[in-house]
Amino acid sequence: MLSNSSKYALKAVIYLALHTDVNNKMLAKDISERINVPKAYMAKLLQGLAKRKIISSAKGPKGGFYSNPSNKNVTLLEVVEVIDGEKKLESCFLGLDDCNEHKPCPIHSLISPSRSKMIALLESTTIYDLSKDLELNKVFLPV
Amino acid sequence: MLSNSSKYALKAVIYLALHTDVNNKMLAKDISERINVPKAYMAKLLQGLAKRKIISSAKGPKGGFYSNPSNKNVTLLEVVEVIDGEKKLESCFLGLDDCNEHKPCPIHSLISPSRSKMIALLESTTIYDLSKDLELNKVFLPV
DNA sequence: TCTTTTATATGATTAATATCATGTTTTTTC
DNA sequence: GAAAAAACATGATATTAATCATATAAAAGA
Repeated sequence: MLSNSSKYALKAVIYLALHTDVNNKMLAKDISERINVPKAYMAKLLQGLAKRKIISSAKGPKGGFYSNPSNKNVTLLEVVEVIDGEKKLESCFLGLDDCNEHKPCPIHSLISPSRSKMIALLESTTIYDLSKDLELNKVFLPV
Repeated sequence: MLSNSSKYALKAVIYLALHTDVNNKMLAKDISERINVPKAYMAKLLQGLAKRKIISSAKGPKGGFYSNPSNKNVTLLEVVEVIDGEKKLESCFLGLDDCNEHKPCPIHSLISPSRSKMIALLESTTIYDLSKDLELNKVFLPV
């Protein structure tokens, strides 16, 4: 449903929210090992996420990647859209450009309600929300 | 959300259900033009769909592709799974192998209900159901 | 200021999708 | 039967996504 890149990005962003802050940064290499993602690819993804302010970074000794309070307010949908683009989840199931609510394709009208619900949840849930669930052991993160 | 191949396949299968039967077959070339899909690629996809009994075909003069009654009972999910594989829509949002209902990742528990609903609809809707909606003008197919 | 450590920028390679092309087989019709 | 019309099978090419590699720039600490 998502690209590998988006999956990796989500894992990394969640991991950083749980385990880092401005005083506890983490190297790309270490992040990649912890969440089981190829090292060089992880580094490239992290750089892109930092450039778009999804996470934070600092160069040099004592540098690394980390999550600050404003990063934690990013929504899950924003992370996916930064990587996979705006329309990855919302585009017409048949790939029709002129399919919409007023002129729906047969599959659109079928699945639109449940898909919209799913996207709305991704849009209304922040990294902070997720990390709180994790801290309360309501869910697991077997990265 | 789906691959191009799956989108093309769905369009073709729906189109055939609406416009063909054993006495009115259609050439790969003509199908590709009607639903706006590259000719050679469409031909290859149609051959794969015919081999897996999603549609029907006949060689030689007066031959072509068509939809018979049993083809119309195929579900939308079956079409997608034949092309994109079983797990395209159902796999964990974070790509975790050991994420499941009992040990859910934080995103799984968030979106699982709405996503399952969507998949259940695709699984319970047949090509025949869709073509009836189209004939009743409940929906459109602006291929 | 120099060295070390880190992210950054950029590009190269590999793998997977998507697309194109063509010879082979089957079936119809004459 | 022979010729033509179609799908079928197979492989080639192109494009995109995933992965790897490395030189550059910035920051810290000695």
